[in-house]
Amino acid sequence: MLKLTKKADYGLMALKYLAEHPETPALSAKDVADAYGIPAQLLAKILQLLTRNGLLRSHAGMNGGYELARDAREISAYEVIHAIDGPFFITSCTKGDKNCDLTPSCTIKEPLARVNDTIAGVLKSISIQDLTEHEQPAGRAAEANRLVTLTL
Amino acid sequence: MLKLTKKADYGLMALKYLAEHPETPALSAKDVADAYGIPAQLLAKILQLLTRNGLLRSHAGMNGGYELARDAREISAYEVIHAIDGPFFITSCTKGDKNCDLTPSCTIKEPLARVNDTIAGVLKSISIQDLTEHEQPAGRAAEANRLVTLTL
DNA sequence: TCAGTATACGACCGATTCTGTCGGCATTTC
DNA sequence: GAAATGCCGACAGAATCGGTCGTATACTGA
Ligand code: FES
Ligand code: FES
Repeated sequence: MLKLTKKADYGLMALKYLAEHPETPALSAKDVADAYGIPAQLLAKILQLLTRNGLLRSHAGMNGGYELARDAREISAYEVIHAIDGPFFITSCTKGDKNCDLTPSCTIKEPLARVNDTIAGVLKSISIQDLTEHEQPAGRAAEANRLVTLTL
Repeated sequence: MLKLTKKADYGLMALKYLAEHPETPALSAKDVADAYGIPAQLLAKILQLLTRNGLLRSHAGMNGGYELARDAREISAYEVIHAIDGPFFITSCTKGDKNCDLTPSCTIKEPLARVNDTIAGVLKSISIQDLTEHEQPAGRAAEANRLVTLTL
């Protein structure tokens, strides 16, 4: 139900962790997994996915591991989710095409597609960098407000 | 993966259908199910859920059925989803409390909560009425643009 | 060259969630 | 009282997700 998978969650955590350790040449999957108590092998597969999709650079061998392929500012949450979980659709008929058996009768597909785009836009506007700036001791005022246009 | 369940989908379709037939006193679950080719019993349960949550009024007996409890303008997509699928959380740790075993280590929960609120806001700003106004023959200009604030 | 560390990738299975069905009961109309 | 309808819980089949394993491959450094 409109929920991130744990894999995507893990992926975001890992990217954030990498973004917070820019000095280190590379961090292994195990390093990150241990830092958060995530199953190491599972995280490894996730990082591999992110590598395949160009979000990370990998390096095998001793002292190998992963590093961000781009600046943390240039990687959006949307890309991460997309790389891990595949195409982003909130409607249950996942394909933009017409694989849904009730495509002819379903009348909410089109309006919901707009909502889909809006949410995707929100996720696209969030970078890994943004995730690292979540500190907010008390009533701080320096927040970044953005406006997202919802077109119906 | 950030996807509506079919139940929520069906629910939205049904509400839209009801909104489009305001003159009829009440439509039975079967009527709506037949109109869209949805399993009738499943839709019945969904409509019961919506009734329980005050979005619909039901009426048993012959010529009974369901009708909107409020104006279509006053029912948001958020309410529908919430009534059918329960609390809305995009993070995999569903509870706002601390039922997630890795709550102490997870560092993205808080920033993602903001994203969650933003998306909820988008859904709250969409009414059933909006779903019925999806016609847009070509390059029409009379669109409703709304601004949603995303606070990070 | 060889051992050790690390990524890459596919197969697989248990757990969870979702979808849909069934059966029985209550309420209203005719 | 019969028919139509809503109400509700239980359940089974299906799909998805989470996590593990085994093995192959690549790189490093001694
Ligand atoms: S659910 Fe598939 S087209 Fe609407
Ligand atoms: S996944 Fe549960 S706290 Fe982040």
